[in-house]
Order: sequence, then structure tokens, then C-alpha cells
Amino acid sequence: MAKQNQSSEKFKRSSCPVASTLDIIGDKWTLLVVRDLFAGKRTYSEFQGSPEKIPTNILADRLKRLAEYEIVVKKPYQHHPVRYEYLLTAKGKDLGPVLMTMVQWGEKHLPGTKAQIIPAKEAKP
Amino acid sequence: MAKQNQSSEKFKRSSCPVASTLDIIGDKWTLLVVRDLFAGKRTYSEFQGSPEKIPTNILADRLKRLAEYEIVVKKPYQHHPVRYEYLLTAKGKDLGPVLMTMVQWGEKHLPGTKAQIIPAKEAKP
DNA sequence: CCGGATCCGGTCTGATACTG
DNA sequence: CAGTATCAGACCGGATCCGG
Repeated sequence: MAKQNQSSEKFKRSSCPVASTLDIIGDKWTLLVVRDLFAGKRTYSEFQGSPEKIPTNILADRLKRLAEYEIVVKKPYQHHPVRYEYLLTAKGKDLGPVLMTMVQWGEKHLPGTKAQIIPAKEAKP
Repeated sequence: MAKQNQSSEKFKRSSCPVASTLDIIGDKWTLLVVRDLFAGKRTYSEFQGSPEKIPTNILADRLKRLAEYEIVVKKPYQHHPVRYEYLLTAKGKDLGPVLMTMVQWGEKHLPGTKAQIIPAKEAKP
């Protein structure tokens, strides 16, 4: 039975929107996956390829939860060896501003960080 | 020596601003404390009084970390029985937009949540 | 009393190995 | 490639204890 160890069932339903939102994205990895989705990554191995090196079991769990919360949809895009891709839903895309403000805060206050998720329009010096 | 159990030393220094920011605020409790600060709470017991019931050791640890990151400052405001208050720094106040976007996302996508930290200007439908 | 520190059981993380 | 299984150790969370 294995008491669903890292499974996905974490409903707390606080009345505060901040607390409720944090119940969903309040951990180190979830938003990193969302960031990768915004960056155009779509497959499991692309997520694994990110420099933060998310553990494979954590990645699987987060993707499952993101799908349950309808922040992403998982769909097969090839059948022979079955391949899946994960895409942001409208709800997931609405997390953009959250990511954005975090990027701005990080760039302003944390030295040595530079955004790469927003290509920007070639502001070449 | 007690190998600093829940102590504060969690530097990962990723180059991505999202990852770096998440190393600081990427957990369930930290932003909740920041939310309380924005809501005007300043003392240890006021934080403990929040409906989410943060455990005392977690609260102490988060406040210590927030102070180390210079997101808050801790200062005594009374001496007889010494009492402390925690105040947001400019860096901490800059987290406002992050909180804001999370509130907006939560209110839009999570039913049954209602903000209480931002009075809002009566944008009645 | 208030602001924390300590203890301890249970949960989750994270590295690696393994499977379809 | 896309995960699942396993397992030690880190971390959380509740309760309790302590210093001023």
C-alpha cells in the first residue's frame, strides 16, 4: 500500500489567498518547473536538463500535482515510443506575473542572477 | 554541537533569479510571515496568532533567516521585559508585488479565498 | 507572561537504481 | 525516454521546557 509517500494530495484550503496559493506553489521546485514551461520546455527530460537538477521523483510528483491543479495538461504527442508533453493551461499562464515579480525582485536584490526565461527583444548594448 | 538542525544557512546561489529567490522565499511559511508584516503585524505573538498556526520553532527560524537576508530587522522596543518587533526593510517591502500577484492569482483561481491584507479601493462589479 | 530553544515522531526530500 | 522503487537523512510540526 505504501502510504502514498510523495503523492499528491495536499489540500489545506486556507481562506487567505496567499496561504492557499502557497499550498500549491509554495516549495522550491514547483515554480521552477513552471518557469521551464514558460521558457518553452515541454518534456520530462527537458525539465531534468535544467541546471538546478531536480530529482526525478520530485519532478514526477510536481508534474502530477500541477496536472491535478490544472496548471498544466499532460498529453501524448507521439505513439510509437509513447512521448508526453506538458503544456501550461490558462490558469498556469496566469502564474506568469508571479514569476515576473520574483525575477524582478531577484535581479534587484540578489547579486549575480540574470534572467533567461524572458528572451526580451534584443536590447543589445 | 547539534549540527544546526533547523538553522539558517541555505545558500544555493543559482544563476537564475527565480531559483535564487525561491531559495529564500520558496517555502510555505516565509511568505506568510511577510504577508503578516504587510498586514501590520510586528511581534512574535502576533505572527503566532495568525490562522495558519505556524509552529513556534519554524517561526523563530524564519524570522532569523529573514533577518539574515535583510528582509526584516529585529529591534527591541521595550526593555523591562524585553520585547522585540520585526519590521520590513526596503528589500522586504519590495516583496509586496510578489505577494500581490499571488493574491491576484489565488483570488482568480482558488475558490473561497479572500484577501485581507490589501483593503483595495472598492472595485465593486 | 513573552520570545524562543530543545526534543522527538513522522513526513518529505534527494540520490541512485531499476523498469517499461 | 519517462517515469517508479527504495532508503537514509533532512526537515517539519507539535509539545514542552527555559531564561528574563
